[in-house]
Amino acid sequence: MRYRTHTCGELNEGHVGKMTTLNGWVQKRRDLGGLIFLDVRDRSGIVQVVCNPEHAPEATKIAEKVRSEFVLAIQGQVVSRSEETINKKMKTGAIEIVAEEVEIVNEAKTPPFAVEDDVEVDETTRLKHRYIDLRRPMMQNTLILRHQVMQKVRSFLSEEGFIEVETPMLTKSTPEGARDYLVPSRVHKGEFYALPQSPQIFKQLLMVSGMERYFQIVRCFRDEDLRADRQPEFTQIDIEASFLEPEVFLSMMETMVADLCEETIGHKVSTPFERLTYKEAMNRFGSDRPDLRFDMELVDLSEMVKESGFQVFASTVANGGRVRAINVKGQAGWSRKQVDEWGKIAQQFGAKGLAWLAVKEEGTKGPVAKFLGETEWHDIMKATEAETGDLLFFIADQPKKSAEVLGELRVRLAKHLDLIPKGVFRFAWVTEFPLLAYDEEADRWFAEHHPFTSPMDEDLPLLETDPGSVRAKAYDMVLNGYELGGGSQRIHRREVQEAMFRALGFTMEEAKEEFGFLLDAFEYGAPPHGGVAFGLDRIVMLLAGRSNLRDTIAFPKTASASCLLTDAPSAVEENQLRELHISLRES
RNA sequence: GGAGCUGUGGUGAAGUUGGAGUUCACGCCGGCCUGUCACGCCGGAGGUCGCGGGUUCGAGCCCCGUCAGCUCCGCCA
Repeated sequence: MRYRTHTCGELNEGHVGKMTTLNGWVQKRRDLGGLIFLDVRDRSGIVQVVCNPEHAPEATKIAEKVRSEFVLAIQGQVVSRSEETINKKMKTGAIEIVAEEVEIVNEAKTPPFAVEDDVEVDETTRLKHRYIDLRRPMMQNTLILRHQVMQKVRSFLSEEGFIEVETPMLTKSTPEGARDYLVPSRVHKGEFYALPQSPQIFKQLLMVSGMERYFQIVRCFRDEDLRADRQPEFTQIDIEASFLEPEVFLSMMETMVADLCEETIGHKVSTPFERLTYKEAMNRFGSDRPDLRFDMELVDLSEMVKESGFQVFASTVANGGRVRAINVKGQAGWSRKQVDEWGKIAQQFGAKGLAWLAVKEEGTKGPVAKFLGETEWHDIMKATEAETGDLLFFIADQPKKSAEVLGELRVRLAKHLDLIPKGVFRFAWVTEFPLLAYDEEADRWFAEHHPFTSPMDEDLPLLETDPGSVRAKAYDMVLNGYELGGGSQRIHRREVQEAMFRALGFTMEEAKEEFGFLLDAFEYGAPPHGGVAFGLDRIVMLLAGRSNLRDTIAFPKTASASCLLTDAPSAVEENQLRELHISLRES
């Protein structure tokens, strides 16, 4: 066969008169009886080839046998089309290739679905035949975008003096965090490696090693249940730096991400990014990854309703809870059934109930209405900026719960009511995360991020007295309601680390047992350092305007973590198990 | 672990009150067709209605179970 001199998509009027050889797949054959048109596709695009029985009888004869997705080699001349046959919908529509020779390089079975962007096919079929699915231009473009993002990140970070260092895939299982994927050791009977959830400890070790600036585009694994934006194996852009002012570091990361947006999808992003403290994000949006593309902010009514005749409100506030509301503009006309639907959704998120008020011309409707006094009602109207025609939703619960439930409702309502503007990218940093979270079940404090995250200096004394209120030098980059990445400044001073472990209920000796080698390493001169990890898949998903992580990954897993293409996971031979000293249990 | 939705020729759908595997579009196969690009026209083939059980004289349709996919809760940072 002949190999290409040009790609299909690059051809234009500038090539008219030239001989060309193309390789590609048959997108479509149109046989007019005499003339045969072939749309030939490669990664770059589609071009029309015309086979004329008078001009090239041999080639036309072969073209008759051609079917969709056959692989062809075509030799011919680029000619401009006559005015009336120009196809303005095609990038290459002003020209066509007059075939001299057509070679069927490989035949193809009829594909299970058409290789076109807008075909609706069940995802099972797409995943089973992923190699065909990936022929679709949209899928190819997403993978190309992904490649570009990786390229830009690599060049940006290299430019800033970061070194890409690989860290082990076979590593040690750690008790904290997500469930590990385990790999049995053949050599060490009864022992297991874990696949990394992230290279966290290694990148800090590299700081102790004096690498100063490290990054890695690295696969990470977490054996937890999947979501549309969560895969069991995913890719992180992992970054860590020593001797770098946190502010300088954050600004560097902003620039990287803003440049990415502009250089890949041409979307200009202004820096510096908006900043919100965790507290502000929770109070205003009920989320630590707020979607800032629309309003409908949460309003705290606790003070106004603490003496309310509506017992649920009054007693919630009396017990340290909060009463919050959102104003669903212009939806007072909803039926009881519609409102109840949202009550069910609120309950799904753990709310005890959803109180509501519809502000109508004839008066206020809703189960809460009759309990509210005149002043109370006036205050609420003012605080929520409610007008006639608005619908108010209330959640009364513990402070965090009431915010989170309403935050979820806020996002879902906005989607439902189509309030989210398209093509908008609202980046922000969320800062001052809580350092610790209390686990009721275990009856102890856990590190919210990880145990090496530095507390804020001014909160250090609180570590002994009020651990729950200690803020961390931790930050998340958020975009449109998604967490793009998160990081922190790490503890590098021994006395702070000891205070941290005391708060977690460990002695230094116990901590060493748990986190051994990192703490050992820290005793040999750890520099001040901090870093961040971005979710590459999510970045690509958002840049590509997709709502599903699978579309950004060449060979993704289904919701039950299996691969429909390879049929993984699967049973293995008994002798494989024997070598690994494994016997399967009944339950 | 739980909830919801979906499952019908290769693909996407429709399928009435439970009455013959019925229908539509695309695709596929054959024939005709020299300017199509959603080519057109004529003809044809193609089915374990996801799977198993039950109710019934009779099930794509009703009931129970189960599997798979998707979305969500729990889980996960």
